[in-house]
Amino acid sequence: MVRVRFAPSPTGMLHIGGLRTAIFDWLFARHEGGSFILRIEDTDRTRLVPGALEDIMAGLRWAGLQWDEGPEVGGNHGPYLQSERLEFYQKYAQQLVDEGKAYYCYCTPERLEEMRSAQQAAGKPTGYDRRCRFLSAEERARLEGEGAAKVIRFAMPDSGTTTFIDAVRGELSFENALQDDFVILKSDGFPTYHFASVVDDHLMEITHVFRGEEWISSGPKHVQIYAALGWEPPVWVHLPLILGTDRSKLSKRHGAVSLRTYIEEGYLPEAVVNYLALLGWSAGEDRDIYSIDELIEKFTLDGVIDHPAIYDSQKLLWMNGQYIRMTSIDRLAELILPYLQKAGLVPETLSKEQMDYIKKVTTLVQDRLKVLSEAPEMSEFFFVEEPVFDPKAVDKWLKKPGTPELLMAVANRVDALDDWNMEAIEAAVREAGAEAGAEGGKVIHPVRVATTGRTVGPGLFETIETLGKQRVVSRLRKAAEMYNG
RNA sequence: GGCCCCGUCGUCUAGUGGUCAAGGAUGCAUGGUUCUCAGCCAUGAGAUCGAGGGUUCGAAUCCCUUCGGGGCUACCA
Repeated sequence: MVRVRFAPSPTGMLHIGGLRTAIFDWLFARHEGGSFILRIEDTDRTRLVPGALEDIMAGLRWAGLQWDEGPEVGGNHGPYLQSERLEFYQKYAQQLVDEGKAYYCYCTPERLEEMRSAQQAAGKPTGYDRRCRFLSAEERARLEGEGAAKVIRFAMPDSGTTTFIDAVRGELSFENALQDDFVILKSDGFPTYHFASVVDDHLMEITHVFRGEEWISSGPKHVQIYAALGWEPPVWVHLPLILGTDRSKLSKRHGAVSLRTYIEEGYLPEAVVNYLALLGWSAGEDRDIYSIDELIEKFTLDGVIDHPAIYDSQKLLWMNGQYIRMTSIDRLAELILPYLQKAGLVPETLSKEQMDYIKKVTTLVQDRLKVLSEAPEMSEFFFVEEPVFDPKAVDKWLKKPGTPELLMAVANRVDALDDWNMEAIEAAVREAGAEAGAEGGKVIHPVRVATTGRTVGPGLFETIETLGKQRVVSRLRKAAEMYNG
């Protein structure tokens, strides 16, 4: 039974990199018919960010990555917040101390800092000098008597090599002599990441650990903890890093990396999941668009890429446009609605007629949208009493001699229409134009500016049809009067 | 500095000794459709497969060296 976990630290909002890891976790679990577990690694009390946990859970749910075990849903391997699991870490840390595989360290932060500076100054590798590993019983008793703050350090073997298998890169091996006696339990009684994640992955029966490539170098630490505790290690799957355009690890300074931003801008969850699934994984095919079900079906470990990928928001934008075009009008209208409401273009509560109108507008903007948040700007003239005129459009198309007469002619022709449909409207506009000596674009462009205030937008005749006779005729006449002389 | 990972079009990638004078996508350019924009369609530019040596009849694919990029090097994850 495959069991995977996504183990974010609530030290910030859910970001692109974290989501990508969660997607791989989830896809693999679903592909294998296993379980997807959410575990919160809140062991650094100093870096906790209020609201981060909620943001992470909301983001995962938005993306459709529902967890089978974890906060708010429970499970048989809880608790799922590490801050509520201290007894486990303390118990196993104590066991290691008792067995001589770990030891108390009383070194002060100041001493550690001095030691590091000296090592750096001497051009030597930095690392703990293991002073407390060989403390005499008397020294230890003295320090205890003084009530000195202490941590527990893991006693790494000082010779030999530690080897483990990474599912993506194969066998990786490291010299033990170069490893540090790292801290497993901090002086505040909380575990460090290295210890907590190993203990929990074991206790939660995790079979595959997906994590960023930045963890490869701490692999030996984890392997040695498993060995010291006599536990079977999981399969490690180190995911290639996601890089910014400067080729360094993607982070806040690269701009928009929090999922929140993308949700607010109006990206669709399936587009984000699809794009991120392809950042570091490939099905080996000549295609880019995959439904969630297809991703689940095709997701296997051998498709995981072993080199970093630069995050390309332009391709995500393209993909989002693709998904917007694939979305049904009903759903797209629902998705756009909040944006229109926020812009004050439509009321909070809507009649059936108003909703139908929004759907008609939706059909006209669907091909033009790349993100949902563009909808208000793009469709504003459909919802306001008077369009906002673009001065350049006015200068170009309305301030010409004869234009007022042309617009009046079109208004009259359209006003006289009995059947309100695109074909009839097109015929009316073109005929009115032809009679005034304005063929094709010569009539279409001024009419578009008069009715929408701008030069670009959906097809004129469908726009007029959607706008409705009354509004169109009124706008045409007003424009004609405004620029008459 | 030390240790480790990685290196195919700007970007994401396909490619596992011959069908690769390297395919797809994105982005870019041009053309077509059309009332504009977008979309859609077509075409094009764009990678001597980081470089140099080998092995082989034959290498992007195997070996060596080298250069480059990145990660880690905390009582952070």
